[in-house]
Amino acid sequence: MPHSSDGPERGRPASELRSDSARTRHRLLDSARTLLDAADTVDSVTMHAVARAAGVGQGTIYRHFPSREDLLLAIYHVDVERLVSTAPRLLAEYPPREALRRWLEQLVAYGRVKRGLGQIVQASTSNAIRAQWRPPVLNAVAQLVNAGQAAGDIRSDVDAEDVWQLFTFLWTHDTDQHWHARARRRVGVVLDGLTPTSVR
Amino acid sequence: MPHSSDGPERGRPASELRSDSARTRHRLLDSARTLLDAADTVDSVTMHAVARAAGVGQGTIYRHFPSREDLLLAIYHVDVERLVSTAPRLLAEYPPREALRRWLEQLVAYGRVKRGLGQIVQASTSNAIRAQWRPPVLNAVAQLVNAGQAAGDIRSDVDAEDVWQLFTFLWTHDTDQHWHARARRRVGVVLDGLTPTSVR
DNA sequence: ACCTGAACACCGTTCAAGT
DNA sequence: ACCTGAACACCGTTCAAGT
Repeated sequence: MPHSSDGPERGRPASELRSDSARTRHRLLDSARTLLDAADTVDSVTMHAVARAAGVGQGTIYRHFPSREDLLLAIYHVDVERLVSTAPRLLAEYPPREALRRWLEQLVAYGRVKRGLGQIVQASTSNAIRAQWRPPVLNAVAQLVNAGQAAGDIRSDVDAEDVWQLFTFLWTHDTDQHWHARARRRVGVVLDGLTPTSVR
Repeated sequence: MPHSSDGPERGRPASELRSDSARTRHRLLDSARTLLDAADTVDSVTMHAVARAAGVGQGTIYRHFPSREDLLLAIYHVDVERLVSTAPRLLAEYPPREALRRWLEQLVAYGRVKRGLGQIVQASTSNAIRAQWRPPVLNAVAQLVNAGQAAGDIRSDVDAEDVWQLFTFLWTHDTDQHWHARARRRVGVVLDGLTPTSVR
């Protein structure tokens, strides 16, 4: 039955092969990612479905990921990392305000495409999960905000958490045709609000 | 068992009494409201729990409310109405910008206390449910926005949907101690962003 | 060690049977 | 007509049994 052959065993020394367990883990992540990309709703991708798609038993998933949220975070971990690592790069290339704008532009794209990422960001129930992505992300935001404030580009009475919260709307499901233009405009409005009244 | 007596039958003509069904409906709404006020999470208030608290069978709930979301909306309908009806009143008393600020101040309070309302606003899956609260609410926002734009108080390149979306963050769960001060500050930031650059 | 899959707990919803 | 409560479908998670 659902025990698809994994292809030839390859004629390599055993030492070179990662354990079977690692392969299973990859299979799970791949299957889940594929399902998520195709799914309308994040919720529609069930653990049972992931197990089936990966060709493993239900229990196996939990050997690799303690909970559903852990699986989701594992999938989007790379996206979070990319997002976080972009902040300093942008700051090196652009003035703080423009760096922030470009960083947010990425969020717009991510929020649209990677619906699951939004789900984690918005609704991660477990504190353990929040603790994994929030600090690095808020740290990235803080870098952008601090640089902007040092440059007099961003009002001084807000902090990273304020800024992060203000862009919550980027994670909401938008069925609008012109979502991208609208999102840009909305980002612009909030950015204007973040500008010190002295400037402009 | 759970068949609490409803008190004396009152010596009134039968014509004056609403049908038993109406009483059941009220009991359901009351029980659900009470449970929701006490609950940490909206999800923790299950249909089974509501039925139990109201002293009725599970099926009875669905005779009165076709789905869980319908029940929730029925509960918060009065809040939505109040919110909506406040907009014109505020506009009659205050300049548009101040009216909007005060209207949002109400949202801050509601978003905090009535967690269920936020759940509906943010995550109403069914389009039928969205269709019930969105038009009136967006209409109220439109009144405020239009008045503000007419007065030159609000930038002209945004519409009611933009404004509504920008304040999405008001519905997020905030465990912060100083949430109210923070929410006010954040509202202020967005309001500043909504101000035309010509003014201020 | 790692995996399987039946089973559990739980929740929204339905429906045959009662009054 | 309206209500009851067992039952269904479904999903996250567990665990005894297999290799």
